[in-house]
Amino acid sequence: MPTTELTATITDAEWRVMRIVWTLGQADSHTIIDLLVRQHDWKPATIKTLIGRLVKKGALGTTKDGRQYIYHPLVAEQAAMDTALTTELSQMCAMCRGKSFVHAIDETELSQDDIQTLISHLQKKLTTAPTAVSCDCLPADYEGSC
Amino acid sequence: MPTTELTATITDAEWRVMRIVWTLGQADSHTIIDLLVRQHDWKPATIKTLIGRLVKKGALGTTKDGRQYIYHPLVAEQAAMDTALTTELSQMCAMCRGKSFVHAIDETELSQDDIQTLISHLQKKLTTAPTAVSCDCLPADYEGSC
DNA sequence: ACCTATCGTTTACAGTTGTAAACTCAGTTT
DNA sequence: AAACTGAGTTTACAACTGTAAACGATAGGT
Repeated sequence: MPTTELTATITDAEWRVMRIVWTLGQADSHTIIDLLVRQHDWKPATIKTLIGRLVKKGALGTTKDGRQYIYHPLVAEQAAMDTALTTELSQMCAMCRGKSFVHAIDETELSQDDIQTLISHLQKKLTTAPTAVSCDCLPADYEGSC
Repeated sequence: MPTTELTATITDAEWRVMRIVWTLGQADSHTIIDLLVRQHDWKPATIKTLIGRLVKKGALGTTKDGRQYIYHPLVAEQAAMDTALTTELSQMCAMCRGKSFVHAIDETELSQDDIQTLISHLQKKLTTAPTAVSCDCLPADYEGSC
């Protein structure tokens, strides 16, 4: 059960590797390489490098299995996704985040259950929501701060 | 009115510069540097570099004003945010995106208006939503594909 | 007309990322 | 036992990023 808190970030290319291992639960390098060679134009050597980096940064753990390793995630997928998304959002203007959510939700396929969960969370949130969220792009004390 | 479609991406550090210019509408380098030196521990030279890179990659435009330049955005803030967010999402497992939205929305301060817009978009979306969204982390033809 | 304060440009440099070949070592095959 | 094969490790290398100093030109003051 992966729950480690990661210091280093998982890069875009590494993310592809993690998705394989997350989905399979665990996998040997042959499996990972085989699947990724089919999805991308990557050479096996490239994937080996990515696996190595993920092990080094603590995102993947290993178990010896005879001559080779079985890799398994040391971070939970949902947690990694949540962190990535909120990190991305945190660097954007607070005032504009709502509109970006609208755009993202319009563009994303969501299940009925997810939509219902979102609606109920939003309805609850509405009861304590501010009338407006102000822009936080300038220092608080700036004269014309939005 | 900025509407250019950007090929290059805006990096994290550059994003800070853009937010200043987006918010002010336009600004000379003195203003940008002044504000960012206060927000971060950056040296003026660092900010000059970032401005230069943003101009080169077409995110900022310039107008000569005597000896100096006035910088203005060539890309719209909301569009840049929307792109950044959907790009981030597109690299994550389709099945898990809904849960990440829930988490992100829980963590983000939203205005009443934004929440209401989100709810109404979601309600509309619900009418055509699938029962479930399946994992897209493995090649479609993979034996145990989720 | 000369000096100086700027503003923008050039150069710098280490760390990260994408991409991949080369190498090493331990089992497996003949 | 010698050769081979495949897994993991090392090395490579260019582009991109974060961070910043140095430099060159030019508008303004004296």
